[in-house]
Amino acid sequence: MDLIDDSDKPVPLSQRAAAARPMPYLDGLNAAQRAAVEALDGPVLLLAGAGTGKTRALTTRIAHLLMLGKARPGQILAVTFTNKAAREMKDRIARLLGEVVEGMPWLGTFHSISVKILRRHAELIGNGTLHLKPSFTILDTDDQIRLLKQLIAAENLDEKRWPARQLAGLIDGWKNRCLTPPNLPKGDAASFDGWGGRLYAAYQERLLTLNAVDFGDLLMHCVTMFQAHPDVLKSWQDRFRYILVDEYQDTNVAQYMWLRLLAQAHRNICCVGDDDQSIYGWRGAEVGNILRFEKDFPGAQVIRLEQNYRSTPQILAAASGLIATNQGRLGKTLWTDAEPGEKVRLIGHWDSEAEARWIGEEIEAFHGGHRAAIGQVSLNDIAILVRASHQMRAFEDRFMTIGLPYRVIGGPRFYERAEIRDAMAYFRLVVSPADDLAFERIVNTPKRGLGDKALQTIQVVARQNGVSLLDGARIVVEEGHLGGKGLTNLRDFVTGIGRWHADAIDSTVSHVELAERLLDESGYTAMWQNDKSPDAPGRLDNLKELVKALEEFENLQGFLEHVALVMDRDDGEAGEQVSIMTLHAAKGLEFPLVFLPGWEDGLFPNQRAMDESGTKGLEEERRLAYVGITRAERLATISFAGNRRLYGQWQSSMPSRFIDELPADDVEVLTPPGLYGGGYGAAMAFAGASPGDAMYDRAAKADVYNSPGWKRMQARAVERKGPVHRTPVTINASPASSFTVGDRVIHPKFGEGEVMGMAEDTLTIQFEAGFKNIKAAYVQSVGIADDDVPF
DNA sequence: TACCGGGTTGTTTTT
DNA sequence: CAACCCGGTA
Repeated sequence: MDLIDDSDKPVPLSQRAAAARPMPYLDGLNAAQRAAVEALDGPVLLLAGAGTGKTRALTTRIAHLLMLGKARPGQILAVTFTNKAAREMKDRIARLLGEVVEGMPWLGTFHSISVKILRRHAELIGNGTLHLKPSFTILDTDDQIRLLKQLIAAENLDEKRWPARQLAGLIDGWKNRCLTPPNLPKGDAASFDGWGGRLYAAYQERLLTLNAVDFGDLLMHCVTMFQAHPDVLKSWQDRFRYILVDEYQDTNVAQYMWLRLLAQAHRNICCVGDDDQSIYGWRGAEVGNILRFEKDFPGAQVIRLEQNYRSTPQILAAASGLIATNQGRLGKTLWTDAEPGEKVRLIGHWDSEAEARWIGEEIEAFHGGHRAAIGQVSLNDIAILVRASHQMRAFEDRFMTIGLPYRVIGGPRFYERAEIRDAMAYFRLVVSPADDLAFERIVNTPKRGLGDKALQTIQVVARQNGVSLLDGARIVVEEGHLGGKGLTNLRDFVTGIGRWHADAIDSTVSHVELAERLLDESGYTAMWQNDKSPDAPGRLDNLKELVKALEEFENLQGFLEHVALVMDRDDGEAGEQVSIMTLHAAKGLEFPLVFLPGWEDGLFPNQRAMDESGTKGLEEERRLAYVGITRAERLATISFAGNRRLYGQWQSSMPSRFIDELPADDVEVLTPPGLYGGGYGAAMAFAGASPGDAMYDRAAKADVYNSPGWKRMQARAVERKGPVHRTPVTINASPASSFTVGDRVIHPKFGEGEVMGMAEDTLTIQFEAGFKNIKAAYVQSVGIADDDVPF
């Protein structure tokens, strides 16, 4: 742990000598990258466009610092936003230096580094009477909400009118801006119907009594502590001789203050960012931070990385054309000398299911090597990037049925699952018996016959005696405040926790063994074993995985710490899989083939983003689109669906306005499979309207499609010569020719209908629900056995 | 106290 | 169309 305390020891000879050695890691850098690596002293702003070798520059810079002996690993502060990024940087530095350097103790996320700092000064955080102890726990969102609910209830407020979630959001926002309750502006304090400031203060106090902090506190406490204790600040300033910041465009006010405090003495700070990839404004990130860097650090060197090594010229051009619409950019001109590749592909679909089907087929074709221009592609090289996580479902469903292996990245997280959180609560309580939140979570899990009434009794007794809930429970047991089965069970529970706690302190008992015994003897494992719901086995597996994860840690405390901060699971490499993730999760990643579905106005750009933040919101959405396109190395495919299910209701929408903004020369418009040959009907179907739809009527009557984008779409579709798209490899395709107009057919979802028209392999059918365009393969003549309908 | 059923509610993105 | 929360009942 204390690698850092060697900071004032002299730099070892081996490293000094290194300065004289050749520095092979500098080879192959372009001029700008090299400048970024060698400008070690003083403030540097590195504007690094997508795919320009930003991480390489950053890691090489660190390697250079070490090799020149300018700093020891413990004297370099390197901050990232995600654990993934931190891990990658560590790996790459190790590779550059041939593993000669022990880990970098201060390379990590803002949050993980803040925890390390706070643990050393916990006692400085407080309100005069209460203060933190170094063993403070870190609450996750769930705990936070539960706590706020209690506080809201304590004020006798109706939870319906004052939702805890909303308050949590407000508090988060304040902490992002480093506003403590006393510093809260009047307007903010009056939010939440006037209760905001008061509840915030109550919440902060409650956290202190619980010896707990939430995520926002990690940053805010650091900053306030630095401000209140210049001597402490000084010691950290002295320690960190060089500061590097990744993804600087995503820093919020609190992080900005944090950095400025630490950097202001020596000003050896290097911030790397790309204003065009700022996509976290909604959680408080301030693009302004990057825009005003030069003002904050006068004399800063600004270095631009503009040569892109990732994507084809077409992909780059499409992305650049799109982002050019944004105002107020710092401005970069990305270029590449890569060979021309494929144009960005654009395709519209009838609905989200058709979109998922088509993408599934495309992926199979690429994977099978059936695309000459691209060649055979591993599934690992393919990603589907969506705007909102609910879009993932259509793909999961589809891929499940066709047996296409996929992995969801950043989906429901491992550590957020109920069984894991329960188990963790057991660990927490055993490690720190005063953890009341953990106690509340698990006293009655598994069921011990301890309901609201019992819990209330315990709370009252605990409060009267000024002790933790666990101790309160102990008193309740001793004094027999409770009757019957509940009492016996509570006694067992309390003595059990006591016993396990003793084991946790006893260093001769392995923590892994303790964890296993804990889950067994408490009856928690049994609870799931007796559960006959379909997901119970999976939960047991998760518990096993959890225990296995314990092995990599010294003790339970260490593990709990890790989990609180590293909420991501390192997904096991399980063969070839297509990746599905949100655009946000995709930042920093790259894939040869990228699918970008759901480009519809309202979904992307997201309606709420526009409603809440207007032009700013729209521009952030556009940056998100930019991030999406620039993830692709060889081929990007954008798609939209005319109809999508929202809240269980089908809803039609227009193609995204971003589609209009793509430079036409770099885009190839594909005709969706199975539509009419062309003309009016095709155009309608292309936009997702069909006879009977309100949209269709509107279009027929007026000029709904008079938007520039729509016109261009039509123009492009007509320009195209012949079908660009191959016939999809539909299973069991029954030719449309086997039907005639007037046939009665049956569809698995829409039921029975009548064929009203046909084109190629698509039928227009009148169902009860209205007219639909359906591929012939998906319907059956009425009366025919439906055993080969591909559903 | 536990369980069941109905009504309500919500979906942007996350350390 | 979920999932979740609440209230009523066994």
